[in-house]
Amino acid sequence: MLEKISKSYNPEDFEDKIYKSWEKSGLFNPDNLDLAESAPSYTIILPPPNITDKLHMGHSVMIAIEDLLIRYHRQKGYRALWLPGTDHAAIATQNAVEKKILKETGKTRHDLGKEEFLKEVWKFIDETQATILKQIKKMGASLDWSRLAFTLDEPRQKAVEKMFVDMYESGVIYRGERIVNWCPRCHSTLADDEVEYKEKTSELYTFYYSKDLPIAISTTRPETKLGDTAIAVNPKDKRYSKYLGKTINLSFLGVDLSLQVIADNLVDKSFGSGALGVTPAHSMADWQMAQEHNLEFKKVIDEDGLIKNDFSKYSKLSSLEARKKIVNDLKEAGLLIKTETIENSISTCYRCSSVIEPLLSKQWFVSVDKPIKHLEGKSLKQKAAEVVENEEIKFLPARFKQTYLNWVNNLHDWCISRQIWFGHRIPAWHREDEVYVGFEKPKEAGWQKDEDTLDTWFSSGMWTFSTLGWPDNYQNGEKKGDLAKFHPTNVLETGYDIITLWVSRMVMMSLFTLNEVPFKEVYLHGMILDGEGKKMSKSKGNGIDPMDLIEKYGADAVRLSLLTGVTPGNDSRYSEEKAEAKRNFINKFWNISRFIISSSDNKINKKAQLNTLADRWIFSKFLEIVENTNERLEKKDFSLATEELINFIWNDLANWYLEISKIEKNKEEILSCMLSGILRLIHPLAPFVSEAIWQSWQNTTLMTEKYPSISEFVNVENVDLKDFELIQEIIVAIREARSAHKIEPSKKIAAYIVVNKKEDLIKNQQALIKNLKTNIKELNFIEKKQAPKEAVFTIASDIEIYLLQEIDKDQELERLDKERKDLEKYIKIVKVKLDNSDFVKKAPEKVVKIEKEKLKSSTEKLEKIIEKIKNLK
RNA sequence: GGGCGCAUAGCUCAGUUGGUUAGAGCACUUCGUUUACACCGAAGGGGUCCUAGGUUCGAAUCCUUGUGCGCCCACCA
Repeated sequence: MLEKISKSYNPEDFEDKIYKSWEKSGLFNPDNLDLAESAPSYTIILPPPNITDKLHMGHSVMIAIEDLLIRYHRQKGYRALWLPGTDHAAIATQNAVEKKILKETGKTRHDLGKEEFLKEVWKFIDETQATILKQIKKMGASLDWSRLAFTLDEPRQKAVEKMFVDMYESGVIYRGERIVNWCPRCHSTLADDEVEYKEKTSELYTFYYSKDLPIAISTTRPETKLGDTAIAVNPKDKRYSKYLGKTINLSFLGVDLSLQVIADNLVDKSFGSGALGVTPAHSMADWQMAQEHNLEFKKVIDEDGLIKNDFSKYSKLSSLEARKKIVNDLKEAGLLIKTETIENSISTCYRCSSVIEPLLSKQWFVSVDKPIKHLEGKSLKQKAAEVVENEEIKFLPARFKQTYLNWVNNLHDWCISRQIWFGHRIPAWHREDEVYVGFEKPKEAGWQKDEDTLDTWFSSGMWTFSTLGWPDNYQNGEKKGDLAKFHPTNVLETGYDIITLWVSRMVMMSLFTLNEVPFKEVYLHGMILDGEGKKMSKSKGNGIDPMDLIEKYGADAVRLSLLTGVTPGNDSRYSEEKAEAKRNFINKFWNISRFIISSSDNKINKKAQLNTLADRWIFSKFLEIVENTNERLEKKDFSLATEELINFIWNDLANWYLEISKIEKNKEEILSCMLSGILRLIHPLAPFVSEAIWQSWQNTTLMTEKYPSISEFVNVENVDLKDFELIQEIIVAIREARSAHKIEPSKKIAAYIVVNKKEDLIKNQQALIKNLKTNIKELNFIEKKQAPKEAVFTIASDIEIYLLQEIDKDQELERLDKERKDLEKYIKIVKVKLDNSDFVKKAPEKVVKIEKEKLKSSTEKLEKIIEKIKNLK
């Protein structure tokens, strides 16, 4: 039995054991749930953590929320599927392994060679993947492990290839030469949103290309000027209008340049000299300008970050060396006009922080603008915007709808090829200039497989359906198996920082291939910041490790601490005290249960006899909280649902009703009835402790016990949901009692509810005082002399008043005086309100009536208090 | 440059469509208790709801403005 185990709840005694028993039951798998064929599905696909990750607070929030949703719906009788998986995170993983190998052996990946290196990666994955999965389990996540997926396992490879080929065949995927973000260290392209901008100071050089041309230009990157093919000026800039349209041939430090002078609105007259050297091959903006003006491209820097061969003395230099040398040469040639320091932002690689080199390169792209036949001729971009505009996909909080739409509407073609080794291989073959895209290598000789791999988001973009058996489960436009049962999924729950990177990709991929949305709702949680409001990060060392928290306070406490005091989409600061506070609650709850179970048999009572006022009061509160929790959870208002449930358990049930139950006897039925409800109610929020209590009480698993709803308790007698107010009842009862006993309000005595034994009363008076005192202030004082000898008397069949202690006269006067002042102030406010004819005319009748009643009862109260003060004096 | 968010008790934050005298946790003060629980209980102090206007019978809540933080996107030659 529970009470013999421990006076306080030790999570470590239960959590692992319980998790194993859940896994063993097989009930995380919806196929094993005892459900009617028609039971609706409820699906969440776990946003796959990177295999290299350790669990961090962001994951913990995600798991707490998703597990809550899944457990809630499972208990509600849904076919609840929460599908786990991990992400191969191509670049991140490759970098991690490179770092590791370099540290251990001093070798680079090139030393090892591709094959050896990839072996090392897979070895590494075997180790790290186990870690993150184990940690997810520690949180209590009820994920269906039988469906575990990995973005680079065999089924997903098959799916990715199919997707690529389909997209290629419908012309959405194409190969083209475009300017891309190139990371010289990762030796790969990056998507636009994988680039991070960092504020830095740079040298801005202003100089002439040559003495032959009196137009000066400004740049922070003189080395790229070797590849300039134009000079752009603002069309309104009169200084240069005479040059417009001309082509100027000159020698720039010994390198021949042919420069067209063009006009473009993008050029800022006031920046530098007002003229811009256009380098189409090494600048995003210049590339776009070059497209419009049909300019030539001239590559200067190669994939290693070195100056290419055709640039005389600068060839083979790194871009930085070339820059120094050019600046120096400009000085010597007297061409350099000035050097100034400016603040600008440098684009860097989001994975390794190297400076990005924009360069021209042949890559694979997903076109977002190409009309797609099977989507009514709409493009991916249009469709992705459409389904959010018409709310086929809803955002919570709603403001992120706009963020999403802004982003999608400004979307450019998505570069999906990466020049890293680890990742999905592109199903394409090359033979000289020919390209073939397909599953198998063409039979003729000479075809070489494309060396590139795919952007990691390409495979994670397919996550909602690649995990559900696509493409095998999709034939001739018909879904079957898991795909039919569980797609579209219900909710995508993730951080708002990932809307662009991931959410939009999933939407496009799912629309392209299934012509349906991947999820009906996007719930975005906020970021967890440290105590100072800063992002937690490894390098800053300010992170809190959820595993440490779990070890110290238990998984339930950690979960509750992450669910409360937060609102969706808003960041929140986290400090350990939050977990501590919730640990205290969990322990409280443990003891409440222990107390109730110890005094009840193992029966759960569905029907409770409500004998006394206290019974009716607590039960109505209980029903209120049942309804409230259901409502809150439906609205995904997790924070308030949790807080209010905790508040009910701690304040109403434990501090008030349990104290009464020690005096009034025969509460076993109602207590066990409520405990059964509360355990089921709180299980999605705090699964371990609730299951631990349940299993020491009942022989079933709580996980699949029905989630309580009010209708379950309608057969309980004596409960009228509209008649909850304890105060009213007590007041009536006590008024009757007062006249029956002829008790007058008097000087020095406080009176409180108690029942039967005096000893009990003394012990529990404190708890009782709070409630009566706050609720029926006017009845706090009774003439001591008029009380019966035992100092206990009945004022109603189920309430008795007991005279407790003498009150300090001065203190009491002070208190009463304050109360009087408060009341007077309040009455004044209400009077002003009621005197205001506008209020009476315009406010709803109900509100006016309430106000009038308030005024009346307050005035009565005030009179009584004044009388009391008189008597005391 | 464009967009978004936040500002409420000492701290961290709630506060649902405007409607009782604005709440919780932590911290603080005083007191109590040791067979459900000290990871406890009771009582208490603490707030011009950032500023200035407006709408309304009524504003923490809606609108406008200012200030201070924070974030995202674009540009950065």
